[in-house]
Amino acid sequence: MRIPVQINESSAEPLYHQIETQLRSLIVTGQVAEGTLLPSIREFAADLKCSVITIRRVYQDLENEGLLRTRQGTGTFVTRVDTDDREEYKKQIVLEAVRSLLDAARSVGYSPEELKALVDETLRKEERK
Amino acid sequence: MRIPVQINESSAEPLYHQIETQLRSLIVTGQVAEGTLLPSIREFAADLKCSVITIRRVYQDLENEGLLRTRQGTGTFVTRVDTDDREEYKKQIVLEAVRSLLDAARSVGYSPEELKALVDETLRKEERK
Amino acid sequence: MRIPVQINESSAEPLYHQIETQLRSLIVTGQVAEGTLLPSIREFAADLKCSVITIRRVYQDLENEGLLRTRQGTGTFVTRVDTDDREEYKKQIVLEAVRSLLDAARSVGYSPEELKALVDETLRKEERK
Amino acid sequence: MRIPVQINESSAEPLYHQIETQLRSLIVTGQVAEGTLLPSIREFAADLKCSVITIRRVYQDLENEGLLRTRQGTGTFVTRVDTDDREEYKKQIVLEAVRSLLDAARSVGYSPEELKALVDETLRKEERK
DNA sequence: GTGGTCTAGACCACC
DNA sequence: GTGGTCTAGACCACG
Repeated sequence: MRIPVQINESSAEPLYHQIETQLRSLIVTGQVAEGTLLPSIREFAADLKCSVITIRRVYQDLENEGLLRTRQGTGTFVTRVDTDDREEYKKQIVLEAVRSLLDAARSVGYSPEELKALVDETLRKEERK
Repeated sequence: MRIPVQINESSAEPLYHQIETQLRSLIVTGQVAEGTLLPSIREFAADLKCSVITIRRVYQDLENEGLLRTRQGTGTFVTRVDTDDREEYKKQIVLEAVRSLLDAARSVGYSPEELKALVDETLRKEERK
Repeated sequence: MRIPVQINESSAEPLYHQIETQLRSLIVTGQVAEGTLLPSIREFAADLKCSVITIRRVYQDLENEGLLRTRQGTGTFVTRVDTDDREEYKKQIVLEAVRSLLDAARSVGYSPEELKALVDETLRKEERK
Repeated sequence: MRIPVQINESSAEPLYHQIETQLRSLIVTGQVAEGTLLPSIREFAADLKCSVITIRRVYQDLENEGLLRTRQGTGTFVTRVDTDDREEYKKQIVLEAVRSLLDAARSVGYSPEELKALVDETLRKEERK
């Protein structure tokens, strides 16, 4: 199975982190179903033109998070997680970003109203794209 | 003058970045007035118990952004900026956080409605504190 | 004959090792009698839904230990061992676990008394189950 | 500071795991005090004649466990943990070994009495060494 | 075939 | 100086 991950060469974000973020979101949104056998580290590395070590790190980190399960000699699978856990997982990811937004807003003295207006404005602009 | 900057040792955020963010917000919100002579690099470093190299970098970065101005033999001052520029500056800081929030929301498949609900919920929780 | 072996998918322990340990203990406790003809490699593999290579390795390892004996064209049998040898065998298995427990205890600085207390406590908890 | 870690070249146990186990026990027993600045990964690697990557992995794993704290550009420190947490930590390490001992004993049909006798016997032998 | 460990060596970010 | 990321390539263990 081909996993749709895009690498941004020019970004300062570490490779492994870009891949992790995208793979994580593919999993929690169900675009890569539970039980799926992921490509082998060698295959995926060749596909993304990066080192096997980088992919190994991605798989290992996501395994530590409980999203993947690896068995030597067999391969790496997407873990089965119940739906509530998955929703909770998604919420945590967004909540972290919300909190850091509120921090930023507070640091420059934005009121909740100004903040909401700015969020709405940005959302409208995104829609038109 | 004592600059109220708090360092969070246990954060993964680099030291120089923590200090920059806080000093920047003190300046654009006017809590540190334009024209203010900031502490010397050594003094500030001693105050925050960090390396002079770190403070040097902070001053340099903010000077590159146009918020500070260093005069040989005199010290580092807060630049005069007109009010519109300052407002624009504040907006940019928040906008960046908004964008990264939208990225996070998109990556887990949150709709704009779900996202706004989560922001509102978090704002209400913050108010009650 | 059906050999009662349970595979734990979620364990980090290699498949072949899980099977070996269980089969070994079935033999030394006499639950699988001496002289018994074990299932063929293919049959056992199908039964456990694992690879024939894995079962091959299990039979080979236990044959090297002297517990099994393979005859070309006939199959794999449980070897006859005299009672003393069997008792010695069981003791060795437990002794190995005892030693690794003592290693663990020593590594964190547990005294023999603390260790025995912890063993007793765990045994009592097990009994109540 | 010189950290007393012994590597067993001929063991099948992975290098990184040997080092981890020993460093962990040095920390939880207080032989390496909290707050200690550990050797840099390069220094430690040279000392143990292994790759910096191996040491990096050790430090990272123990950081994930919460025993170490790493700051880029500064070094790696032993985290401050309260005494109760540390005792709990030690207990968990030993408990795991106790459980695997009980598993082994049960698998060969040892009674609790036989097991305790064997543990006592082994402890006495160890003492005489 | 798969993943797991380890190497030597490079370049970058941080203090 | 420190740690953080990434590379290419090797060898071993598992299925």
